[in-house]
Formats: sequence, structure tokens, C-alpha cells
Amino acid sequence: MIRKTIKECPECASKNIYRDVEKGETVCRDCGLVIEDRMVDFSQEWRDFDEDGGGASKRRTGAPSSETSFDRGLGTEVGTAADVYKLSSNKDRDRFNRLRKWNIRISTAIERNLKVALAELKRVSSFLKLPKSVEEEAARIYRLAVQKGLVRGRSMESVVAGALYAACRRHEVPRTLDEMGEASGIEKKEIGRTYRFVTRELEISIKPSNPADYIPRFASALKLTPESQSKAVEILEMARDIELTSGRGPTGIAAAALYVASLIHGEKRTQREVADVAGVTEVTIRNRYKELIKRLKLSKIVEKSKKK
DNA sequence: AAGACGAAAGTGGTTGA
DNA sequence: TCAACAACTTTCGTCTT
Repeated sequence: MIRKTIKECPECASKNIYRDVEKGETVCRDCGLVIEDRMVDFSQEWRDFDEDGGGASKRRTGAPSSETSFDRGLGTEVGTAADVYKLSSNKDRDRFNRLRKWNIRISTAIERNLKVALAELKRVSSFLKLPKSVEEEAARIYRLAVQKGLVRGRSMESVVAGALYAACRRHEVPRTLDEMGEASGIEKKEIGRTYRFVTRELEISIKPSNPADYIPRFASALKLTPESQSKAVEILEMARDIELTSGRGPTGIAAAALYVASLIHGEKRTQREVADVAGVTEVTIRNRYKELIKRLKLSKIVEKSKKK
């Protein structure tokens, strides 16, 4: 059964909203937004325990909906105002209206939450100077997360940070977890956790990040010339071809490539300097550096450049 | 004295039984 | 659910410039 609802689409403000009762979905026919993806099954709420009750003594079972259904009913609309007249008894009508009222209250709470969350998202995003497209992607992800009730048990801020991190990765403008942590004030452990959780639950697939994506930002932070920068990218490509990059942290490899490039071009940076901007330790750079030199046979070139 | 190097032990996350 | 495991970090001592 498909029915028109009296709802207004939060996305495009159209009133062309229809609900598919079987699938438990409410969809905007103008912009395609799925307004809800879960529906509370009210048929379980009242059960007749009396053998001869004839429906007169229906009781509720289980905990009240205010405790159990608060998040599960997220974004659910309980029928329409017109539905109330289909119910026979006054008692049922009262209950119906109560539930409906409850639901409206919850919906506005969600919208309030979304507003606050989007403000936070905007703040963090501008702090990191992220492009608009990433910000919008993150907002989309967050909205989906709320609709699926994934924010439960997590702080709103951490989900925002996780959504932003995911959006960055998708748009191939990765930020490190450290940077995200600094911008949002959330521990990077926590961000990583929610990031993994949200992407898994929403089935968002993300390619493993490419170390080369980090190069431009790190290079400019180190004030390296464009020549060194492209040299670093070149090194990365060679490293990738012999599968030196897989399995390792992308930032460590990017940092090592930059370090080598800086040596070759005679504008040396210390391991510590490179380590700081890349957010890894010197040790990691050393390990990657050793591998690069060995496997790519760069030792001669580096030696030569050192003497000059 | 500062930077580079390497060894050893510790941490947090993934994987496979 | 737990143990093995790989990547990375922390810490610290030694060598090089």
C-alpha cells in the first residue's frame, strides 16, 4: 500500500511525500530523499491475553515506548491525522493520538540535533579549509547516520568528525586523524572508531588512501620546492609499482618519499621536521626510508647529492 | 650539540581459529 | 572470544657530522 502523507520534505520542501507501508519507507518523489527507513511495528504493542476478551482488555506488554522506541522509531511517522477516524473506540483513538504526538516531538528533536550537528560540521570543515563538496558529502553521511540511529551511544561531535573524515577520503583530499582530532577536539582513536563503524554500517566503500594525496600539503608545510614535490610523487609511483606501499601507513610512506626527495634536491629537511608535519615518528620515516633506498636503488643518487 | 640510526619493549587494531 | 600478528610508537643508547 502506498499513501500520500502530509509531511514536508526537509530537503526540497516539496509536499510530494509518499509512504510505502509494506517497505516501511517514506520517500520524497521530487528529490528522492528517503525520509525514514524504519517503522515501528505497532501490531506488537497490544496483545490480547484474555481467551474470551473479545478485544476489550488489550494490554500493553514490555517497556513503554518512551524507553525502548526512542531511537528505534527514529524518523518514523505514526500514520496521518486522517487515520484516526478509522479507529473505532475512544481509547484507541487516545492512544493513537498520544503516539502521534510523541513522534512529532521526537522528529523535531532530531531536526534540532541535525541543526547543531551541521553547525559543528561547518566549523570543523572551515577550520581544516575543506572544499565545499567534501562538507556536503559529510553532511549527507551524517544525515544517513542519524536516520539509522548510529549516533546512539556516541557523541554527536565524534560522528561529525567521522563523517568528515570519511568524506575527505572519498574525495581524495585526505586529512590525517591527528588533524581531524585537532580540529574537532575529539580523540583520534574515537574518530577512527566511529569512522569505521559508520562506514561499515552505511556500507560506504572507501578506497585505501593514496600516499600521493598527502604530498602537496606536506610539501608546502615544509616549504619544499615544486621540484622536490614532484620528485617525491615520482618516488611514490616507483614504490607502488614494486608493492612497497601496500600494508603500510600512507602518511609514513609519503613522509619518507618527501624526505628522500628533499635530500636529492639538496634542500634537506631533518627527519624530525618531516615527521612532525606528517604526524608520524622519525622511526617510521627511517624504516620507510631504508626500504626506499634499498629497493629503488637510490643510494647512489642520494650520496651524490649529499656531497654537493 | 644536533641529527641520524637501530634495538627493544609497548600500544591498538585486525584476523583467524 | 582469544591469541597471534603486523604496523607504528616510545624510549633510549650509540654513532656521525
